[in-house]
Amino acid sequence: MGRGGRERNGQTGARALDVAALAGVSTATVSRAFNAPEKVAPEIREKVLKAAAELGWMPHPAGAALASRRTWLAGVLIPTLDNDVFASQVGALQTRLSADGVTVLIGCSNYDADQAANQVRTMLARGVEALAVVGESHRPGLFETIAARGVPYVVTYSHRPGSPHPSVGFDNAAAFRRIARHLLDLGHRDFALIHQPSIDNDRVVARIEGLRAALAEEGMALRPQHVREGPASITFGRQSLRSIMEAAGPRPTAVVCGNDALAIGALIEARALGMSVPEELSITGFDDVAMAEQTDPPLTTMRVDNAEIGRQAADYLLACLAGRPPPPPPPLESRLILRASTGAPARTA
Amino acid sequence: MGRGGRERNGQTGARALDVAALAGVSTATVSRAFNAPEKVAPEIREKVLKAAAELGWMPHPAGAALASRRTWLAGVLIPTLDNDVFASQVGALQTRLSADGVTVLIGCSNYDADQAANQVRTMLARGVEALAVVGESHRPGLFETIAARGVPYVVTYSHRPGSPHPSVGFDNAAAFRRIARHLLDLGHRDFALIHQPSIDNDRVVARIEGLRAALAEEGMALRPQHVREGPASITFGRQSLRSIMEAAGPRPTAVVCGNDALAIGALIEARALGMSVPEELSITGFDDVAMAEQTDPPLTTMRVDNAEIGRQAADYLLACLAGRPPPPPPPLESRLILRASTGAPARTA
DNA sequence: AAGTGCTATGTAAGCGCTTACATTCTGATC
DNA sequence: GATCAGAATGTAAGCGCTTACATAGCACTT
Repeated sequence: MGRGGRERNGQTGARALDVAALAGVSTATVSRAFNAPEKVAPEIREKVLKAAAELGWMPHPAGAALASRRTWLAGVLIPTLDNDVFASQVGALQTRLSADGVTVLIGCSNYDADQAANQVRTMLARGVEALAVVGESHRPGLFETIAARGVPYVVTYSHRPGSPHPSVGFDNAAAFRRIARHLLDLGHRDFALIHQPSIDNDRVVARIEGLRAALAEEGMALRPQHVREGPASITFGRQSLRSIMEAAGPRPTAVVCGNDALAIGALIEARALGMSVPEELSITGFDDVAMAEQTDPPLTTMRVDNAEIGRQAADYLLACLAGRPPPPPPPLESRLILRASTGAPARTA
Repeated sequence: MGRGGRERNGQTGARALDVAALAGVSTATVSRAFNAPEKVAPEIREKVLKAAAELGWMPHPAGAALASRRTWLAGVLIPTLDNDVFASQVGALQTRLSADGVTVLIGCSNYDADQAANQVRTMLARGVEALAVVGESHRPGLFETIAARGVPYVVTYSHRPGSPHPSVGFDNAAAFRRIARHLLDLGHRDFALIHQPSIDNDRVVARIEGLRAALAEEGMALRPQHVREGPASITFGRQSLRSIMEAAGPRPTAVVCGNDALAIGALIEARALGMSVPEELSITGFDDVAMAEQTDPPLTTMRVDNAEIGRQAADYLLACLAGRPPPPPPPLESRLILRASTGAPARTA
């Protein structure tokens, strides 16, 4: 793009010195009137503010940042905004940070590790003072780069026991183990799994492992033809359920889905195939989106408070910025919401 | 929050001068090696890069911004990220701007005009060089403030004929007129409207006006008991449909909804009330979310390419930043997607 | 009347970088 | 061999602000 050089930069041309002159004070007082009003006598403050308004002046960000060594900028790196889950995290994070005067800079990786690294580099080059990053499977050295600049960061969405990073999120493996437990307790012995792409996505990997581990404890395993990986869409959920049901061999009685969109797709397709849920087939989702309680039957799913992740991440970073030693955040609770899409399998009933 | 003062700012402590010394060149060459590599002899560039890597140095954003008068920051103001529509706009905007090295700063107004004004003020104070703002009904002077700083901006989501602002969006009034036309052509004469809060929301106001105007042309009007305003949720859609159907007087045969969530709610409630769609009741949405084609019956709705809004807004701002006189963007097309939730009313059939 | 402790303001030294301009050097041209 | 254009590098002047420190002014004490 045009590297512009010394082009018009937007300031009205007025500087602190001009405001100072107009108000009959020094630049120090002008600065104080804006940044520490309580240190300036009310009437002088008035004069300064009026002068500034008259000239349309506002402290120049770069000058202020250079002199104060504060940018009041924080960054958030997420895979994409096209997913409610991340959008609401960012929304909550932004709201919280903004209350403390910190503005949020956003970077999307599109689930690509190189893009993630680039976005982080760019955000650092823009002067972020803190960073929230989704997941911990990133290019080696990414977190070191961040830390080397003295920028506090927090990992979101995963809370893997033993992770070296401060993280705000829930234990994905445990959450899926919980889902498996629920289905096992109902008597299911044949499972299928429909999940989103797992590459560079530690959350998804952890979920799959949680499920497999729970099954393994019962001496069970997923048949390869009963595992589908693809885009986290309703459409892929439908396709997947169909191909699972058309596969040779015994049919599963329970389909575990990586998120609600996939589960809703599976639900729709089950109906299209004439299968009754949960009598013939149990289906579970993950996230508990608004639609989940409106489906027919309503969807059994795992509720995760994404906004809370954003809020806690913001609080953690804010504490770091304030120089307060922040306590390591505990894992968030995810809660199994039992609705009507799961039940005992017909054969064992 | 802690106003920190001269605290550790994250830089490793190394400055351009240190890198220059280590590489045996001047600071000018260091700067050029990073910002205009083609102007530096390859071997010297190598030396500089190696020295920088060794010291963990990277140009300090504030110093660079101050000297170059470029921040490479752009801002986007939206009501909330909790709405797919805005989230995908921001996503697309970010992707496009990031390709040109511009980082996106985000501000949410939560549909509140004061917060909107504050967020814009803050983003200006952080040095944004361009701004995308949803809608044009804002505190008086907001756009003047932006323009006074010489910051190019663009309004998104509305494309009101006669608006003084450059805008990227579609004509909301025309879009709803189009929906009304469709239903009128099918023979409907009794309409209901379920819509989201209209305060400070010119898009919603325009849509309502478009519908009313289309009806007025046929000498028709909405009965007050057939108009419901509230949160844009499935739940409110359900509640609203029920109260409309329970209201005294003749029932409407067509329910126009402000977005798909409301329409999906209405659809669900219609089914719960035992009404068949579209035989007894036609329902329309707006946005064409993924779920819209999966409902039963699939939803007739208006498709708007929100990502395209983000892309075009980004392109417009980029052109401004490059100093190229940007052409006034034409209105985007919205397209009526005819599905099975609308049909001829029973009475007139 | 001199001393004391505040508070409000001013002075001036940078913050770390970019870039216009000056300088040096190279190789080609006359 | 002198001249010159052009490329690569260096010099140094800011960019606009904040803030440590110095100073002045004031209301009290003693």
